[in-house]
Amino acid sequence: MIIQLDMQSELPIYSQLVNQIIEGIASGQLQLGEALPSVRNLAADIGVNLHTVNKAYTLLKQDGYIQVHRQKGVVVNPDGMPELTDDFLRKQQSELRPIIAEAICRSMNKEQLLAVLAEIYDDVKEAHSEE
Amino acid sequence: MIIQLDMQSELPIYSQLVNQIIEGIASGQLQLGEALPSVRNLAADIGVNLHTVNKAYTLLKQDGYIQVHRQKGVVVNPDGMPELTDDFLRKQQSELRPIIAEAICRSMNKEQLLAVLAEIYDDVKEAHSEE
Amino acid sequence: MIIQLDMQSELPIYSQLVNQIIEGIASGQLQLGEALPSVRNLAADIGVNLHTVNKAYTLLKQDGYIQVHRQKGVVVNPDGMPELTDDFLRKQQSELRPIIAEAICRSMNKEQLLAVLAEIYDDVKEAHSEE
Amino acid sequence: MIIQLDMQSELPIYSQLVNQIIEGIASGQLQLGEALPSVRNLAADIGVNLHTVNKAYTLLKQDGYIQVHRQKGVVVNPDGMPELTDDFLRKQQSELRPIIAEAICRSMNKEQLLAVLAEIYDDVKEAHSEE
DNA sequence: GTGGTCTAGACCACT
DNA sequence: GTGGTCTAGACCACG
Repeated sequence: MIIQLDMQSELPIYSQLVNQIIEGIASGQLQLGEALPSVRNLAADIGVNLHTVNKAYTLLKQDGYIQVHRQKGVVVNPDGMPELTDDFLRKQQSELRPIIAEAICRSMNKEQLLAVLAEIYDDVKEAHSEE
Repeated sequence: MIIQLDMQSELPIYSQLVNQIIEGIASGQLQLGEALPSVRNLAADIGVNLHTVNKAYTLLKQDGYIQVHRQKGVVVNPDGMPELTDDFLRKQQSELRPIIAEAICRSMNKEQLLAVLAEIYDDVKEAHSEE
Repeated sequence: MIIQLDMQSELPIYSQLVNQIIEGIASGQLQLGEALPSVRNLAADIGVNLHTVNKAYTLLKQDGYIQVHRQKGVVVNPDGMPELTDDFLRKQQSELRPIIAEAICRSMNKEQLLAVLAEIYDDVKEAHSEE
Repeated sequence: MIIQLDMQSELPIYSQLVNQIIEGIASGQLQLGEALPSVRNLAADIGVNLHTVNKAYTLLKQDGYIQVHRQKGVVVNPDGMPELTDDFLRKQQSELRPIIAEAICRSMNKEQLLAVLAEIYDDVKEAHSEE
């Protein structure tokens, strides 16, 4: 999987990493149980600090997206993805709300907004067929 | 308009302020041309430093949401809201993409996601009738 | 002469007033010795504070552009305009320098820049024929 | 590069800083991609508060003159300078217009004015050969 | 060590 | 009384 980082982004690199790996799983490019590069290798590949990759993996592990075994390495959680908890839905809403408010101010109607979301949804889901 | 801040949030206070004011405009609680509290008044009201409020106002001004009249105060831009630019749509997509990927991982299908978005959209838009 | 003020501009209103009156003189719309509105009248006409007009007139008087007589009112200096002093040239250069540096960064060559300046020069000078 | 500040100037310190850095780029003293001093170092060097330097850097970043790499520091934008947009030209004209009108009042003719501008242009451009 | 954020308190220009 | 600017000093996230 190709990792694309924007060093100028306001988003921390470790967050970008987390997002890209989650998107990789969502798209099917990364299968359940599939091995991820070691902290050391990934850091070398994308040219960032060890700590940065480590932080990304730690966060992904905390949320249940991946498992980190001592010597065996890092794998996408073979037992499946984290649940659709209330906590997650609350966090999702608090993230979506400002985006939607901004869109309303700029005169997007509900249909336009739903269309944008549907398009991204399909784009993320269908990415694995391009790989 | 009531401003709710979460001092524990990872989101900077000035960002929370920006979001709340944009939501206030989106909901109709703040009308075009309506005066906003002065930097010092708002800072005192919500218990933060005036520079923090100032930064929020500056960002809102840059994006065209508000106008800062010299020595008279701050008003919601009476000439209307900023345009639906390509830049904005790009930013919007880059913000939505990780949220959607995460939702896919947690087994939300497209319909559920669209429903969540539609609900928030209505909630934001109808807030003014509660005021 | 029509005064155009931009209440959202970063430039203070009194500065805008000064600029507009100087441009009026430069264009010939205001002749040497010609009467200007009283502080009170001008303030009422353009809807600004008395102090603001007063400050503009005071600055123009200090630089020798206008004369203010106690009861007779304000006139464009009938004895001619202020001299082309070294002080003025120094000030002019310090104002032009950052504008030119910015233009160079954005790849304007000398000819383009001279053309822009010549065009504005003609525009200011010929404004009186349209009036 | 040597930064010269006039603490008595009406121009804010952060604006002077912005101007000097832009002139440094225009003159070639600062190359594309070249590192600028850290906020704290520059602040200490020129004896101002770090927030003042920060504001200058933020403005330069917004206009695309520099890039701020997360936790690595500040560099002159290696991807080139901002475009020659219509907005920029409009701003440029509104800045030049009062300067030109004042010059006309003081009896500068077009040739004199063009000569002054040409001289400053060359002066800015050739500064790098003195360095 | 870097920039980002926040606080506290001051002075000034403008209206 | 308003926003704009500046200082001084602090803590944090990031890498």
